[in-house]
Amino acid sequence: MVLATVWTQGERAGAATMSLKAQTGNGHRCEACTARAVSICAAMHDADLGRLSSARTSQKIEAGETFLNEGDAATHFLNIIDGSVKIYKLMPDGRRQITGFLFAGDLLGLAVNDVYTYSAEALTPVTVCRFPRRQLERLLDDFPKMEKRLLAMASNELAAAQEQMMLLGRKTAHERVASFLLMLARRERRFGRSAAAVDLSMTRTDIADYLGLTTETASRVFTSLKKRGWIELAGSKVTLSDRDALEELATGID
Amino acid sequence: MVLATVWTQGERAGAATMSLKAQTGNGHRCEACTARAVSICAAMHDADLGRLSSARTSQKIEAGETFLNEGDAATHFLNIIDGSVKIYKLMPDGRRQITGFLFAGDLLGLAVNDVYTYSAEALTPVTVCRFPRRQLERLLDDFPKMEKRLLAMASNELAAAQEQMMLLGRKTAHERVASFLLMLARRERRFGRSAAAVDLSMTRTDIADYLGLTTETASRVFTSLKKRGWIELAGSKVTLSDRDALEELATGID
DNA sequence: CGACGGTTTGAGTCCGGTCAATTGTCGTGG
DNA sequence: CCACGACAATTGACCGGACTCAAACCGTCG
Repeated sequence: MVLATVWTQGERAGAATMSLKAQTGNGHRCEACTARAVSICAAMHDADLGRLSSARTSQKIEAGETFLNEGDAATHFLNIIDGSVKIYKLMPDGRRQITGFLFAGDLLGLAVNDVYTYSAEALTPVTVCRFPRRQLERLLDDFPKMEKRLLAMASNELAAAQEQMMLLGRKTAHERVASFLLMLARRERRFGRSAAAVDLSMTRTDIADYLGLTTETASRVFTSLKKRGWIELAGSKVTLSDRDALEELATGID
Repeated sequence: MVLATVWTQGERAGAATMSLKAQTGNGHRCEACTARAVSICAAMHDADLGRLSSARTSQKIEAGETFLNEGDAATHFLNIIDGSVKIYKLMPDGRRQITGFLFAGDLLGLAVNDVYTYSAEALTPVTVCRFPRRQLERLLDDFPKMEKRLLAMASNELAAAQEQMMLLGRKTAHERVASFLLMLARRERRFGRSAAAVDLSMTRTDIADYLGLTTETASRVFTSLKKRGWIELAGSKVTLSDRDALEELATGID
């Protein structure tokens, strides 16, 4: 049974977050939840009237730590409060595919048959809220709007996943890197930060594993783009000097 | 805002379909809806009490016809009653990535910002139910269980999409084809049909566009697998003679 | 400083793509 | 019934972009 469906009501992450906030009121907050990392975590407070709060635990995770393993029993789901995370799948011989980078406000814990379908590792020090999955189910029963919200998010994810399939299946190494940089820039902009310089908190190996390339190829492409004057590299920051050129490259307009 | 979350309560497509049926009762049916192609379409009947039925139209689509275009205004969503469909994305220069094959019972109409994110073309003659998206929204308000169902489907889709990313990003041509054949076999089994011989209703080009390969490579791999005695090709039917070997190949246990 | 992890760069190889020709499979109409 | 055309599938020869293996180059931190 395939769901290639569902729709999203033209939402932007920021706007949706706002509406959820409005819906759930502005009551007390989890002290771990910042204004930016909201959604479920914030909704939880007003929803459960303290009933669930005992079960919800905030947790610190250090950089490099794997805090979720593909195949493990999926007991909890997590809301990232702060920091960045990579989620990935492994093959027996060690080949790795990173299926996404997650940041503050993102949720994780996707499971099928009560088993996590991917592993998660902290890129930076991370703070998360952990919820027992069973309790989320109850919460969703009480708050259908929240379920709508999750459905909308899932739809967006699905669309993004299909975009990534296009990238992995059909784009060249140069096109992949350009697409990746623009994706990061768009994310920056969505959070109100200047899209001029984006932060590459992940390593070249991580980027490669996300784009279906090798570290060496990823590196070569970066220097190639630098030589063309389309990007500038300074430490972990990248400046998109010629966004138009990158856009053309990413979309395949040679 | 990323949703790598949500969960699915260990559902199988068949079982879930059943439960939805039970929930919505066994009242009157859309004459276009067969027992197999249910979910939304069936639910619609008991849900709207005739209120929406005027807007729902069943439609025949002939093989090869493109009935949904990426970028078009997303006014409707569709439930496939019968036949098979491919959904795909195109690049300006014509490169194509098929992001999924859909069959009876599947839904489509995923949109972001009120625009379809992919195109859809019929592989065989297809019958669909068309619903205005606005009315589905209303329906979901009345039937939160249905929303749960959609969320579960979306989660499954998300997991499948990540599996596909692994395939596209990291697997060899042989591994991709083996994975594809096993996926088809699993689908057959899920619908109660014998998993011995699976039907390849799609062309080599379609398969290649789904697996991120060229037609030639796909063809070569098929003959290679045939020579090893792992599969047998007869018309549009493939027999998986050595499922274990295929399984090892697909998972990367060389 | 030297050690260590990440990054860059180089040289050579190979898997899968490209181009091209052939074979196979229908459906159609004389 | 067969000839024909159209299109899908196969096969072959060759090529090239990305991978592999390897070395050098950083920046950071003890």
